[in-house]
Amino acid sequence: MDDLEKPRGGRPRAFDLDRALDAAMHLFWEHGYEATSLAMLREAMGLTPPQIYNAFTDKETLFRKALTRYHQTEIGFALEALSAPVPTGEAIRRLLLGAAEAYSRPGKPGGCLFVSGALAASPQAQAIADELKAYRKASEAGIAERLAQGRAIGDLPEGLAVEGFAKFLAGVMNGMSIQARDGASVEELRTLAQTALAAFAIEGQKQAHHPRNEADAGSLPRG
Amino acid sequence: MDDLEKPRGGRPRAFDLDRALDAAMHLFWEHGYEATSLAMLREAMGLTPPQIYNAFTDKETLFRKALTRYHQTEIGFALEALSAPVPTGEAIRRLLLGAAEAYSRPGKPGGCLFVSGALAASPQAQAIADELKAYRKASEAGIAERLAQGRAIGDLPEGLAVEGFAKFLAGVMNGMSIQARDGASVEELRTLAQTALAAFAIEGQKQAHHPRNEADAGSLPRG
DNA sequence: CAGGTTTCGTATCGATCACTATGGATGATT
DNA sequence: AATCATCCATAGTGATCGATACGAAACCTG
Repeated sequence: MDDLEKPRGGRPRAFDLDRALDAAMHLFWEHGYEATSLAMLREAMGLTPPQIYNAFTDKETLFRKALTRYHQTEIGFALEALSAPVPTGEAIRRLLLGAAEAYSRPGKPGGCLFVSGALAASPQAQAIADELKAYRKASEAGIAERLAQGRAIGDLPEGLAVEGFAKFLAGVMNGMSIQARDGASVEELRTLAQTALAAFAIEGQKQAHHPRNEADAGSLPRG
Repeated sequence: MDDLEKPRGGRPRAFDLDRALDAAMHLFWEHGYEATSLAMLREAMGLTPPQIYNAFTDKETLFRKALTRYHQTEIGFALEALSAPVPTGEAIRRLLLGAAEAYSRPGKPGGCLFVSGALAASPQAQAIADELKAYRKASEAGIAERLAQGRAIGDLPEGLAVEGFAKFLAGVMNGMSIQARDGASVEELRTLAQTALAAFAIEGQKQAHHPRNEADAGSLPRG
């Protein structure tokens, strides 16, 4: 995973690290950090407590490694969308529609681990809640950075308040995460995303970037 | 509060029920249902365990009563906005701007208890998570109902998909709740709300209802 | 004042929490 | 084969969880 330790001898590990970490990640994703007990982890990972602690130090470290793995395996769409060589409007569109898909994958917990993991926490788990908040802030900062780039090359209106619009987009994604947890389908999330994308169309995307999406991205949802 | 029990004798209660319930509500609001321990409640409410259990049955009942009290004392803005005799656009505007204020009140936990209370939960607390989900669904249904009324009187475009737009608005409010928990100020939340309100302006609120707000409600945020 | 009823304070219940001590098993190294 | 390092399984650690047993105290009714 992360620490490429060289086992210069000793009994080999009898289970797959990443597979165990995946099981833990899904459990944290579904129930959150504190509500996921070691007994649940033990059963889902198919391991004994000493196996878990020997491999992942403690519950908090296990959770942090699960966060890293989630970031690597589940939400690559975000970085891809924001770094793709496409107009800003298209990048944002990919971001929101990618979230619609990622937050409602069949067989996976609904929503985003960074939101569900510890929105509220006990005082003992405040550090975990802060870390998740940092992930959310980083997402928002990534959006803001992309918007600033777009504005710099004339892709967006000069008067656009980058920070405020980034906060709106991050907020919409957070809202989609909760709607997904409440059972929203990928179609419903896509509709929500496209309604939000309509805010892009107001000030006029004078240069039409992707004609095939204009009709969708620029209108209210219709029955 | 709710059960108007007649104490036909017996030692009188030595504390104020609503004051104790308020303390519990704020604690649940801040830390969520499961992460709030009896020890924390005991200290915040200034009571002993038997006092709490005698007055509120158990932790789950206490939480449900806190939900009712929260609904009554903290988010009256929502019902007021949706039932006010004003155009639909103005009602939605009051709803979102009211949320911006309610989710960032000084001295209160950020965001909405219905979101923070138990977004993720252990299997034992699934009933609580479901109840909070029902509150969120009811909010969305209330918005949809108001939109349907508006469309029926020609206040909204006939082609508008009420359910989809209600889901967008509910999602934005949920997103605002998370942004508030992450420390967003009331101004930032207002900007977020007004950006979302811009989606209303696209299809054209042909009948200008409140001229003094049009400039704000219909534009992207500006620096 | 006596009987009934409810709440009070004190002390604590069993269950579950995250976590670990201990010693045998299994591999690489020499 | 001898040594060493690591992981395995069994069993159990103290702490905290939500919730109570108990008897004294405080009120109303008769």
